[in-house]
Amino acid sequence: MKTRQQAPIGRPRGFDADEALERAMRVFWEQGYEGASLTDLTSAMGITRTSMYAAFGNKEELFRKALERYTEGPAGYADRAMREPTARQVATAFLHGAVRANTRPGCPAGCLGVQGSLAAGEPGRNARDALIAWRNEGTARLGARFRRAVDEGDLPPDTDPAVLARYLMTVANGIAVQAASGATQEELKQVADMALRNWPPT
Amino acid sequence: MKTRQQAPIGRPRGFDADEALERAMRVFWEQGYEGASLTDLTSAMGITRTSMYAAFGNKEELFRKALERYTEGPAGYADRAMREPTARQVATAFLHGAVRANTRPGCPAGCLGVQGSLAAGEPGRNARDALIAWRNEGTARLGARFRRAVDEGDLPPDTDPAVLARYLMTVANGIAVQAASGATQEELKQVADMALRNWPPT
DNA sequence: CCTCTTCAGTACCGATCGGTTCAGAAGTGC
DNA sequence: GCACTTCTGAACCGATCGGTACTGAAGAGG
Repeated sequence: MKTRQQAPIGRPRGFDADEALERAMRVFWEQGYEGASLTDLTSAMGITRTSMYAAFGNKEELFRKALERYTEGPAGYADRAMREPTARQVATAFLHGAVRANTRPGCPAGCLGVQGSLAAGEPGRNARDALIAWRNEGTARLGARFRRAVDEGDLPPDTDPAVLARYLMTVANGIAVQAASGATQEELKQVADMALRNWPPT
Repeated sequence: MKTRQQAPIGRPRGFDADEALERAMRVFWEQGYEGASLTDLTSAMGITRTSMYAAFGNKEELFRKALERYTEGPAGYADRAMREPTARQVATAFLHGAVRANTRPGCPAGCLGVQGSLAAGEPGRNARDALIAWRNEGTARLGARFRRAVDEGDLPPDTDPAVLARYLMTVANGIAVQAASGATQEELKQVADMALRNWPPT
C-alpha cells in the first residue's frame, strides 16, 4: 500500500489554519460564544465564511477547536502545575499560572473557559455545556492529583482531596471573573497568595 | 399647589410591573443578557413587546432594573453581611450568603452579576460594563467595611483591607462560576469554609 | 355620555443572525 | 496541457434580532 501521508490532491489551502484558529480563539475569548458573530470571527481570521466552514465545520466546532487550542496554549499552566512534585507546589503553580494567564498583556483579560459562555440562550447551550465539562474535568484532575498526594503522604491522611481541588478551582474561577472586571496582575497575585496561606501542612 | 400623588389619568396598567420585572430578572439570570431575546423576556413576563417598552424603556434599561431588583432581592445577603458586627462575621455571612443565593432551589444556579454578561459582543457592552461596575462597587464596599474594622481594632493594624475585600469577592465570584457548573450547596459550603480558615485573627 | 389618555396586540421595520449555494479561479498530478 | 480537486468570494437563504407604528379597545374625569 502506498502511504501517501502528504498527498494533498487539489488546490492547497491558501491560509494558515493554525493562525486562523488562534485568531478565532481570541475573538471567542474576548466576546464569548454568543457575542462572537461569524462576521467577527471570519474577518479576524482573515478568511471567508466558506473557507471557515470547509476547514472547521461550523461555529460550534470552531469553538470546540478554539477551546482545545486554548487548553494547550494559554491554559497550559494547568497541565504543568499538575506535574509539580508536591501538592503545595501544584496549588501554587496552578493559582499563579491562572493569575498570569488571565492578565497577560496582549491577550483578552480573563479565561475563555469561564467567560466563553457561562449563561446562554438556547442556541448557545452546547457551547455552555462544553465549558461546564471543561471546568469540571479540570477540577477532577486536580482532585486526582491531590488524592495521589494523600496516598504518598504529601498531604495529611484526613485531607479530602476533592474539597481541596474544588477550593482551588473556585479561586481560579474567581480570579478569571476579577480579571474580566479589570483587576491587575499585582492585585490578583495578592489574592492568590492569600488563598494559598491556609494550605494544609505537608 | 395640588399634590396629586395618586392621579393616574388614563387607563391603568393591566399587569403587575413588579411581577413582570421579577420574571425578566429570572430570564436574564438564566440566559444572560445576550442570550435573552425580547421574545424570551416578554413571553416570560406575560406581556407584549409594546407594554414592555412603555413600562421599562428598552432591553438595556430592563436589564438595569432587573439588576437593581436582584441587588435588593437575591443578592441582599451582601448588604446584610456588611452590617455584621465583626470583620470575621462579615466575611462569614458574605460567603455563606453567596453559597445559599447561588444554589437556591427554584432559582437559576449562579449569580446574575457574574453570568449576566461576562464577555460580550458590541451590542452587549453596556450591560457588561454595568456588571463590571456592580461587582467592583461590591468589592469597594467590602473594602470600606474592612478599613473601618482596622480602625476599630477589629482587624490587625497591618492588614490591607483592600486585599481582604478582593480576596473575598474573588471567592464569591468563583462560587458563582462553580454553581453555574453544577456544584451543590454542600460542596460550595465546604469551599467557603476553607476560604475562611485563614482569616486574620481579631 | 363624551372626551381624553393610555393601554394591548398585531403587523411590520431594517439589520443581522448562522449557514449554504454557485460560479469561477487556482493549484496539483498525470 | 489536461483533468481533477479544492479553494475563494459574493450573493443569497429563511429565521430572528431589537425596536416601532398603527389600530382599537378600555378605563378615568368631566
